[in-house]
Amino acid sequence: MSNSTIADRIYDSLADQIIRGALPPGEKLRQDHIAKAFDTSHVPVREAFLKLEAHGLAVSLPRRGTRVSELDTAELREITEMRTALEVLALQHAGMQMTSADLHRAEEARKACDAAEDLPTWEARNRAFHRAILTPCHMPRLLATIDDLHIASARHLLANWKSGWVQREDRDHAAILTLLRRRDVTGACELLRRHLRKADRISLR
Amino acid sequence: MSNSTIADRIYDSLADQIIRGALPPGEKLRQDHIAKAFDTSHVPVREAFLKLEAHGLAVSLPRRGTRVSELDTAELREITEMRTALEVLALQHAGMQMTSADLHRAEEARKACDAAEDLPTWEARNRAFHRAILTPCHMPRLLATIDDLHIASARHLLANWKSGWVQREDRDHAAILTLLRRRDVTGACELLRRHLRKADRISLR
DNA sequence: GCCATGAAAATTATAGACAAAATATCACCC
DNA sequence: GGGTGATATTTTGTCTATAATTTTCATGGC
Repeated sequence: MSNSTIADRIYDSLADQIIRGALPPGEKLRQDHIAKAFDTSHVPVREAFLKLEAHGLAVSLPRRGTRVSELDTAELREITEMRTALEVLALQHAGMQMTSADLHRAEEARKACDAAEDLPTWEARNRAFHRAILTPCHMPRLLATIDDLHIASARHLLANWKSGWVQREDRDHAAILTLLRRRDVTGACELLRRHLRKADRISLR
Repeated sequence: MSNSTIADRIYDSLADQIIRGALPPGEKLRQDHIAKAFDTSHVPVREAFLKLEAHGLAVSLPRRGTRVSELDTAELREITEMRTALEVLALQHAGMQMTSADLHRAEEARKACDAAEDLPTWEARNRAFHRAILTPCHMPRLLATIDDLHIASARHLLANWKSGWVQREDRDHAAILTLLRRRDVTGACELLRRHLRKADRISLR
């Protein structure tokens, strides 16, 4: 049953709530309250907090508690630039090593993303698509860093989206896959770069 | 006195030992033993382990303990590519915003680095120089990620260095500063890129 | 009214005990 | 001698209690 630890389950739950915005930026996280909610002691809660901090979802000061990290536009710009630099790097490597099975999985992820019917679902599947085209780079540290940046992007997107969301086909995703199938890695990287710049602007408005 | 927590002090000490190689890759870290060494209970030790993991200095499996993370050449290549991508990004921003005070601090860091008389000292001051030229970018998340990559690089360097170390002036560092003083940010970035490629090769031999 | 002051309440950090799981030890068998 | 399984030991993860610190809030002086 529990092949993972209580602290991990608490982390998963809190991370999800922070990403969705159920726990808003700046919210104070109190050990005992959360411990009660999960029916545990506060020790695993502390460990979950440390993991939140490690992934950039919370900040803490010694003896003064931890709170959900803030979202400001300066940070979003920073995150987008880091994403661009690192996703392009990952795609340079992934593009060369990609198998047809990898391409097939990416195509499935692309279709699932286009089929999403609301913003939160689209967001998760968009993340999954990006991960699908980058995973074949086989650079675990790079992928882990990109994952954290994706999570941060997701928070900004879900928090700032104002206008209504409409289902639509993402032409960039399709074009990137077409280029990758042709082994035009340079072209795919260039398009990914433009795609991310666009995504940045979208999530600011 | 203690404006930080016991877990932090344990983390600092363990991180230092791992970077220096006193705790070798793969070494098992046992909570109780380390707790006894620091004369505390094992709870803060667990928290220190989580921080080590967050910075890539240790890996852990539930119920099976945590150990010092391994160093392989594939990881070094990955780290160097990430460093290159992110340090160049940071320097693009830092170069434009750099004040004369920033340039002065960087020059001091450069001189201190050149004056180092042994490899560990040089390594720490080299890191300080790189940080000095990048800090003015004012992108905290980017800088934190680069710090972790620097630490990983340092471990590889200190672990793999075979031949004797000789004090010498780093011409790249001086040239980067010259370009920055002239506000030739593009040139400085290009030189930094070559400098990091070089550093990679050095630490592999 | 507003700021300082201090007691009360809440919260964080650590210690020590314990149960559960993993690891090591060792007798036994083939 | 080398594998096997039962038992002992170690180690991890969690809980409860407590000390230390911060926060809250009421009181009194100006």
